[in-house]
Amino acid sequence: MTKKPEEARAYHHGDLRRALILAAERILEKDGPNALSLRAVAREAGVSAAAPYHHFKDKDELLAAVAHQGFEMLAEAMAKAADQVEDPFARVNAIGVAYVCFARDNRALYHLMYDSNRRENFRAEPRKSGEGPGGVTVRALTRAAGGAEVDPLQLELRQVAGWCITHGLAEMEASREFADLKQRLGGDKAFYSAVLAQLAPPRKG
Amino acid sequence: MTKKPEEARAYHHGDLRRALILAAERILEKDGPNALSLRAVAREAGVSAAAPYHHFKDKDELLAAVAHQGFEMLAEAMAKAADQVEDPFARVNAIGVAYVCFARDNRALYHLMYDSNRRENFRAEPRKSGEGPGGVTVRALTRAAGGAEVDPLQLELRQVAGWCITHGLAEMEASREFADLKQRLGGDKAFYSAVLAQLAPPRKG
DNA sequence: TGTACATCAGTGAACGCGCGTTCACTGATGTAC
DNA sequence: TGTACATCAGTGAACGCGCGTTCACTGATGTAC
Repeated sequence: MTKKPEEARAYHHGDLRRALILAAERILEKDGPNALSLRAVAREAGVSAAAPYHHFKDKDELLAAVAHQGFEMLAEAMAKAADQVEDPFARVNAIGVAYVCFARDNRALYHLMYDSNRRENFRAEPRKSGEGPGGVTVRALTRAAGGAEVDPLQLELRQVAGWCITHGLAEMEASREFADLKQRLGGDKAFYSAVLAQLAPPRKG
Repeated sequence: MTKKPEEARAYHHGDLRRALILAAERILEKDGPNALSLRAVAREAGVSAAAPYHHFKDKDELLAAVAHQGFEMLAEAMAKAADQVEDPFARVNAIGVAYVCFARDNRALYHLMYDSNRRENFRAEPRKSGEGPGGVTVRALTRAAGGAEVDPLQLELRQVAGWCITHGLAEMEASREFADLKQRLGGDKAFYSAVLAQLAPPRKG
């Protein structure tokens, strides 16, 4: 009698944990981070407000799981972009573009991921290096710098600057101020690529 | 009889509007953005929950005022930093360092400012160019590029990249990954300066 | 193959909370005469 | 200088709301015999 009319739902859901994470992502993109309450997630998944507690200790644990899933998606997108380019320098650039595209296409999720990494209690990004977005980037950067005689300090600064410019672009890419420039360059990706290319390559020591 | 024991408060406050903005900033820095409710601000200012409505239409309007005040502080800090440096290139760098320092010292306020600029309903940053942080930067960049023969498109991209790397660094400066590098470079400011210096100067067309 | 039962993953009602906002009010202030 | 009064900037009680979380419960599932 409590059965939803439109679909015959099983009493046991099957994989509610996953369904809740997906529901959370849907809410994030549809209504933004302020709308992301535990109750809303349960509602979106078509389940009672108490059901999530069988899969997550509390709201924070659910959010951490959502963020973690986001990092997996991001790492995958970056790895895929990297695989499509041979030249080491172009590859680093392509990875950055993929990163910014992910942020553009998953704005609210991206912010949740970023926030969750800043909380002391949990860090959603995969810890082992090589697993997450960091691993993909560091590998590509190392390869790009492989031949040159570069001051290691400069190389490290270059890496940090790379993170900064990419993250900054990801945050600001929707600014109206950039619309004109995007158009002149012939699209979002060309714009991202050109901005990221402004970073100087590592200099000789 | 309703008088607070520790201080004789006048029934009329004097400048409650300003007091509320300052109270909001105190809450932001003390307890973070989640604690920033209208009621909390009123409480912090030592006033009833309804009092703010005599000065702000609603909560959003108060937040916008707080953000606006933040932009004034930021512009002031950047202008001050600019005035202390003669060389045009070093000046651009110094402005960036001041920007990042502001974000470091006013973390939650900085985020509120940034958020409020992304909402469609209001934009807290001063509108007239030259008034806000944007004006300070553009003036310095123009002056730095004054002599060179530069492709205007490259110059524009260089400006965008400058915003991105500065904003990105402002967001990530607290990362634990950077602690070691900061120490080796001899302090926060030296670190910021070195990262920002990774941006290539405008190239000839 | 059929039955008894432990386990699991749901339900739905209820809790206390802090929130934004409204309302009728009241005490202080400034001004006109 | 003194008084009447309009205006202003507060109060405090109340509203309805959605939230996170807890609780006793119940129906479905899988397993042992």
